Amino acid sequence: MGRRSTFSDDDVFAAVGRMLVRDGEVRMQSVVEETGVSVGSLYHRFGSREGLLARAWLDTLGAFHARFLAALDQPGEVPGLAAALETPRFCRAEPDKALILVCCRRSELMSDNTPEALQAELAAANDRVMVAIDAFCRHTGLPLEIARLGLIGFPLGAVKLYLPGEPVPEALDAEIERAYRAVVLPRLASS
Amino acid sequence: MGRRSTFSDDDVFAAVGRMLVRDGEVRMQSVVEETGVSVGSLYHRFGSREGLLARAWLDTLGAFHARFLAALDQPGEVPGLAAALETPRFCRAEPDKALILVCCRRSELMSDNTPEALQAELAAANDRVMVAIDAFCRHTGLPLEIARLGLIGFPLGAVKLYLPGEPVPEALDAEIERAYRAVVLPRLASS
DNA sequence: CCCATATTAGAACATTATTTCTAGAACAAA
DNA sequence: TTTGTTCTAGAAATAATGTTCTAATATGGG
Repeated sequence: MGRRSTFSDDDVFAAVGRMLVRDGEVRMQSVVEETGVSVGSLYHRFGSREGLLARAWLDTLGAFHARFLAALDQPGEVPGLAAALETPRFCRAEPDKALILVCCRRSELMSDNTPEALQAELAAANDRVMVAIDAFCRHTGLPLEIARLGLIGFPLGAVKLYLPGEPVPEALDAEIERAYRAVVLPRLASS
Repeated sequence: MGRRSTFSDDDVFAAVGRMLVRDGEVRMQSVVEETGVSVGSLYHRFGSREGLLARAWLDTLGAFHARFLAALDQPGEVPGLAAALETPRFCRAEPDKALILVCCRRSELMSDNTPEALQAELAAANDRVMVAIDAFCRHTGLPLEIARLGLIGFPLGAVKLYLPGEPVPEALDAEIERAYRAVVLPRLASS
C-alpha cells in the first residue's frame, strides 16, 4: 500500500481557515509553518495551491450542505425552521469549518484557475441546494427571497457576530427562530 | 499649488472593493490596470500597499458609521429601527463602499503591518460605535447581544444575500424591520 | 516667464511566493 | 529480503509581486 500519511486533509483545511481569517490570505509557506507539513507533501496531496484552497472550500460546503439539506426535508411545526437553525449548530459542531463557511468568500478560495474538476464539483453542490430550496418554496408557497432570508441570510448574519473568536451561544438559536417566524409565518399559506 | 490630481481616492477604493470581491485579493498591478493610475502615483498618494488598503477600509467604515450613529440618535416609534435600516440604505446609496463593508473582512485590509496612525484611526472609530451602542442599551434597557443582533447582525446578513452583483431591493427593508421588531420589542421595557 | 511645488509615469530593482525536483523513508506483499 | 508503491522532505529554480527611483509634466504665484 505504501507509506501512510502523517497528516489529514482536515488539519490543513483548518489551518487554511485560521490563516484566511487572521491574515486575509493563504501562503504555502504559512501552511507549512502552521501545520508542520512540508511543501513537498502539500503539493503531493493537493497538486497546487489553487487545488488546496478549492478543496478546503468544497470540504466545508459539503459538510454544511449535508446537514442543511437533511434538515430542510425534516418535517416540523414550522417548515424550514430546523434548516435555519442548522447554521448556528454547524458553527458549534464544526468550528474549524465554520470559520471558512461564515467568514470567507468563495472568491478567496476558488477562481477561474481552479482545477476544472473542482469547479464542476462546486457547481453540482450549488445546484443541489438550489433545487432543494426551490422545492421547499413550491411546497410551502414561500417566495424564494423570503426563504433565502430566513434560511440563510438571518442565521448567517447572526453567527457572524461571534465568529471568529467567540463560540456561538445556544441562546442565539431562539433569536434566529424569532426572526425566522417573523418573516416566514406571515407568508405561509394557512393550511 | 502644483499639479492637480487626475484621480480621486474614491476611484481607487472602489477598485479595491471590486477586486477583493472578484479575485479575493488586491495586487498593486491590478489596481493599476483597473484604475489606469500608475504605480508611482499610487505610492505617492498612499505610501504603500498596506496604507492603501487600510485607507480603503477606514474610508468605508467612516462613511457607514456616520450614517449609523446619526440614525441611532434619531428618536422614533421603535428605538434603533432607523439605525438597523441604515445598512440596506447605505448599500443603495454607496454601492462601491457597500462592497467593502458587507463582503470584506477587516483582516483583508488591515494587519499588524498597517501604518500605526491608521491602526489608531480604526481603534478610535470602533470605540465611538461601541460607546454609542452601549449608551443605546442603557437607554433602552436592551441587552447588548440583542442590540447587536438587531442593529447589525440581521441587516448585514440580509443585504449579503444580494451583494455583490444585485442591488439591494427596497422590499428588503420591511423584512429587516420584521426581524428587528421580533427580537427587540419583547425585550423593551414597556414605558 | 520662471520658479517652487505637487503630481504623474513606468522601467529597474528587490523581495517574496509558488512550484519543481531529487533523494530518501515507511509500508505491504511476494 | 526484495520490490513496488506512496508519501515525506526541503533545497533549488522559477515566477510573481511590491517598492524605489529618476525624469518628466502640470499648475499657480512672484
